[in-house]
Amino acid sequence: MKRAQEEPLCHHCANVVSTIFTKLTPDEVEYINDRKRCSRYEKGLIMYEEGGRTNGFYCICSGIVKVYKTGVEGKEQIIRFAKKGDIIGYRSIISGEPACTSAKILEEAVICFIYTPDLYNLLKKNAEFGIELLQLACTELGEANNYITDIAQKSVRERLAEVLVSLKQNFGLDDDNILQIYLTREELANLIGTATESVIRLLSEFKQDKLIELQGRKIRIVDEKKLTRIANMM
Amino acid sequence: MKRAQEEPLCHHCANVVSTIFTKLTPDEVEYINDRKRCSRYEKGLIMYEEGGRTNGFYCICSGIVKVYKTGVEGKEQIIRFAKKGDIIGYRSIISGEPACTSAKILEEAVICFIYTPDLYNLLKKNAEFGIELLQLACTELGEANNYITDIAQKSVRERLAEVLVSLKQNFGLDDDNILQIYLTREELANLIGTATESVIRLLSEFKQDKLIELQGRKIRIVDEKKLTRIANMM
DNA sequence: CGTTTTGTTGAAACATTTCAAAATAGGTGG
DNA sequence: CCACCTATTTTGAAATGTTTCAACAAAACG
Repeated sequence: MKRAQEEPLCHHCANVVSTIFTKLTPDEVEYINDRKRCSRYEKGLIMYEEGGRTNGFYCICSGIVKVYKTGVEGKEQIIRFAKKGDIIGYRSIISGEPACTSAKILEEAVICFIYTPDLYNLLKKNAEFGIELLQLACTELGEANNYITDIAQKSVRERLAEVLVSLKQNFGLDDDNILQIYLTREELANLIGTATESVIRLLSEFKQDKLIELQGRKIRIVDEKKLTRIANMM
Repeated sequence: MKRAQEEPLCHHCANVVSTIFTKLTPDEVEYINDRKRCSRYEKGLIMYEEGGRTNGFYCICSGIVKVYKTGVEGKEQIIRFAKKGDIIGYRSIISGEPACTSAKILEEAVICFIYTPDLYNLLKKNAEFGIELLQLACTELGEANNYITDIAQKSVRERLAEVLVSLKQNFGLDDDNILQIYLTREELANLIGTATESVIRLLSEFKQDKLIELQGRKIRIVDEKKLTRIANMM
């Protein structure tokens, strides 16, 4: 069957044992497996846009997705980068509001789509599953509160150092200590809420101070400890 | 009985029909009613502190609570002001993390406390209730994302105008158009993430421009339309 | 190979913060 | 209820971090 190739089985998916889906019964996994749609998304594709409505949410099997808002005068504010195992787009279908963010593929991705009615069926049937999703939302809420405090109180320099450290924690380094996510200077700027030029200047300061090395968009983390200290991370 | 005076009945509580508790059955309302603890809290009292653990969450019957984080060098970042009908402190008991905020009484309050095990019992028994709480968390998450974008992209002037408008929306005006929440200049500053002096200067600019009038901590909203325009609120 | 996007640099402009000093308001104990 | 003490508010001036603008270099792309 063609479908079997396009649609990986949920039973074999690593996400099912490590994410909100852990509390599903085998039957429920089967249910999701039958109803989800899995697709490959090319770099640059926009999955959904702020202000719009979706009729489901996404579970990322591989790749990287940029989740962002468009602020005053069209300036992009990046909320997060989602990767393997992350769930996105659930917020708006739960709260019943239009999407408060847009999502764009940063690295070619394989992503499953689960329809709102199917999600609600599971939520109604399996309270434990609901609690899992609630936990996820609460964790994200805590992260958002931290982020608010950081942006409000820290300098651009501190925030850049912090972002480098937290990107390292989320996306890791390769054998050469190179950050496994490649962002433009502008994206870095839109993540920490500053001007592109400021990011460029501060990155080359960090380079001079031997905290990082730069090769185009590749960033080698040389001295994470000092970066952490600069970031004022507790 | 003394208790009857201290402990208002949940069945008569306006919060039970307007908040996450709407989906509870009469029996479950009874359950909560028997197990909650309701107390009066004096101005200035700290309900819980960032980094600590609580064994339950709070439902506000009256009064105002300041929810805030302590950032670098002890600077307070106000996350929100909670009032009648709001639920606070649920995030950490759900996510299983220590509290990410502190909560302090701003205006004398009557607040009910519900124990974690009782919450979990309801969540497990009544999936609809869980969905309500999930919706609340998702709505707050959307608000947090908006706030991040605002702080990152708007000027202090814009943010101050925005905060005045949104405080009006949340706490209302009296017959004299005076904002029904009284904050120090420092608290306003800690809400929008700026220096106290900046708030003072901008408030008196707004006053000169006939957008507001000031009498100590009382702020009269004179021209909400213009404030909204300055705030770049869409 | 030309065209567009991204990255870099310098200099000037700007918003905001910081520091200091004084005025005012608020609260408490005598 | 006054007097005192503390916290808050206000103002000015200087310092600072960051942005903006402009021009150019380099890389990516079709």
